[in-house]
Amino acid sequence: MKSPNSKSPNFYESVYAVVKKIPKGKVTTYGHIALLLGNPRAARAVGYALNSLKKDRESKIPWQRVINRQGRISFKGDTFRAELQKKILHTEGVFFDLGDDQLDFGKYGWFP
DNA sequence: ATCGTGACGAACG
DNA sequence: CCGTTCGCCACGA
Repeated sequence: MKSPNSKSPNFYESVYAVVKKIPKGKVTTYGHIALLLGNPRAARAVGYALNSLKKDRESKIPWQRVINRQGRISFKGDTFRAELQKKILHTEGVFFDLGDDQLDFGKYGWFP
């Protein structure tokens, strides 16, 4: 066994696992992922985990399906990344057509 | 081990 | 309504 006594799996892996479960055409929020992990307050940590994704990993994990509670992309300064995310979601059939770059959670939201 | 940081969220004025 | 502040959690140096 590699790690017989690893009591808690890396938070990152848990986040990735949940993100992978998000069906195409749907999106969820950082806070909800944290909630699924059992830490509704760990939204920041979730964002931190996705930020730690490497390029190689990005192609395996649908990070673009995770947005903030406001129904929009929340990047701080990486506008380039934000535009990319928006573009990918557009390809998957998700549109920010509520105005002001907001999307309708009632239509695209995935909150199991 | 302590400090600072960050793709958040909710509350406050 | 808007902008701002505080709290939350995990990770790296």
